[in-house]
Amino acid sequence: MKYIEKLRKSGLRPTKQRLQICEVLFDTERTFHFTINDLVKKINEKLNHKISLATVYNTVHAFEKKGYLKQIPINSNQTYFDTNISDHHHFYDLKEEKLIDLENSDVGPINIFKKIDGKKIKSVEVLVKLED
Amino acid sequence: MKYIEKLRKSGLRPTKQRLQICEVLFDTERTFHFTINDLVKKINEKLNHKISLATVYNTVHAFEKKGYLKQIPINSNQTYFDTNISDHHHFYDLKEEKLIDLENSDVGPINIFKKIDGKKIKSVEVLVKLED
DNA sequence: TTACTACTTTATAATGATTCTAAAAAGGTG
DNA sequence: CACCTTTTTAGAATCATTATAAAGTAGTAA
Repeated sequence: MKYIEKLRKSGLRPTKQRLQICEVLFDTERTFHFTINDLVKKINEKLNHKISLATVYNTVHAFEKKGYLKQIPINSNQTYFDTNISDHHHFYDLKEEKLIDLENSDVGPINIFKKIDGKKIKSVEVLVKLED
Repeated sequence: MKYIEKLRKSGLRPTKQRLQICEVLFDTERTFHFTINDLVKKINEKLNHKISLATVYNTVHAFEKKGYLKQIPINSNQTYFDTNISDHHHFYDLKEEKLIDLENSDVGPINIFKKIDGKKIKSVEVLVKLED
């Protein structure tokens, strides 16, 4: 399994559940956005048994902390995650309530002129809301 | 009262509760960020009686819909609102869990090159995460 | 003023995502 | 295998937010 090493390197034990979740998240052509609820559905479709909801939460948070997933800052009752961890931004279609990737080349360079003493910029995220 | 007209113009009846919430939100030198919980505390400090939690939620949502408040897109268990409705962005200090305004002049122009058929850009919001 | 209607407030219950708990299971190492 | 630590798990708990439905209030027109 290609994910065993990846997990070990991060200090995460490659358990059955984590490996299966890796397959659902990362064995795809395209990256995608998901909520925990979406992910549980995907897992149930792919596997013939369930992974405990608590484990899904634990795993997603562990993966996020290790940088394998990104949270998307958006106001919603559910938290959205992204398997695309490259530096990029999002459209949010307000009507369809759907996120669309904005590749880095779709957005001009962003310059932040203000500085806060003792703080470093960790990330810059742009959310472009769309209406009809 | 200066808010009576404002509310009437928006099609919102100027009720006692709405006017009092207006005073807490808009009778200030500076704009500020808040959660519903923060707002309830401010109301309780300023007034000697309480406004029902449901009313605070209703009012904040009504004001947001009318454009007197903006939601700040950020991942948090609580929803953050901003009394600064001008076009501007935010720093988010991850350690302190605090939002800091980025005035428009603090951020260079943002160019979005991608277009989605039939959709218009409603807003462009930048969240700059800070770490130590 | 009064009567009427629509809108608003309110306490409380319901919802639903997320987190917590603590016991059972599994991974890693000697 | 034996041991210890990490992980999984079901279920309970938490907590922000929304829904409900009854009582109150604003606006209006006679």
